[in-house]
Amino acid sequence: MDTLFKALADQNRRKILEILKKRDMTVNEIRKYFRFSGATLSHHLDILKRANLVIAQREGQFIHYSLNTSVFEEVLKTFINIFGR
Amino acid sequence: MDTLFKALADQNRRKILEILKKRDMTVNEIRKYFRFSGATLSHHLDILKRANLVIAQREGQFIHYSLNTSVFEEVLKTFINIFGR
DNA sequence: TAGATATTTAGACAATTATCTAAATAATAG
DNA sequence: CTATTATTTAGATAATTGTCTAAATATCTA
Repeated sequence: MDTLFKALADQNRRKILEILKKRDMTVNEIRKYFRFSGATLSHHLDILKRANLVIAQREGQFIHYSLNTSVFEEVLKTFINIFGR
Repeated sequence: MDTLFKALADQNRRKILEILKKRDMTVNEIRKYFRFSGATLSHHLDILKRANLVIAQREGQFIHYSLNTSVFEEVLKTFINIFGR
């Protein structure tokens, strides 16, 4: 749970998620939306991966990142469960 | 948005929210659930206040903290809007 | 195999954060 | 008015985090 909320607590990481909502992308594609280095992006992606928010799949030279939508359902439930309603 | 997610990104603060879900409490009542100092608790409460997640109301000597439930609805919508579905 | 492209890992650094103790402020009770 | 209780503020410190550059690893192509 901590891993999850900490992953969401960074604006750049939330932006990555929004970007991936449109379509799967490689690291370099994602990178065009940001100013920081590839290493930094890699670090953010790692945090999102650990939080189970994205999935990485290598295809040859490239690694495709996608939203782990199944987890979003769970996240949503957890969220409602903790706080709500 | 950042203020909100950062507020939620700490386990102790989420615990505070869960505690307040049961009923409103004063700082010292909340404090019994934790090991850290009153100053630290005050700091966490401040962060939750800034994130609009709790409301503080002084009654004489005491300050009563309560969940700002109206905001939870908004938070939930925002959450669904960003990530979901 | 060598060179190019894609991505991650390692190590460093500055900014932020969670915590503490001590002191300050607010309100009540004697 | 003074002492007591409730809470916050100030200032310090250690841990965590976001970022960087440089180097390492993985894959493809010539």
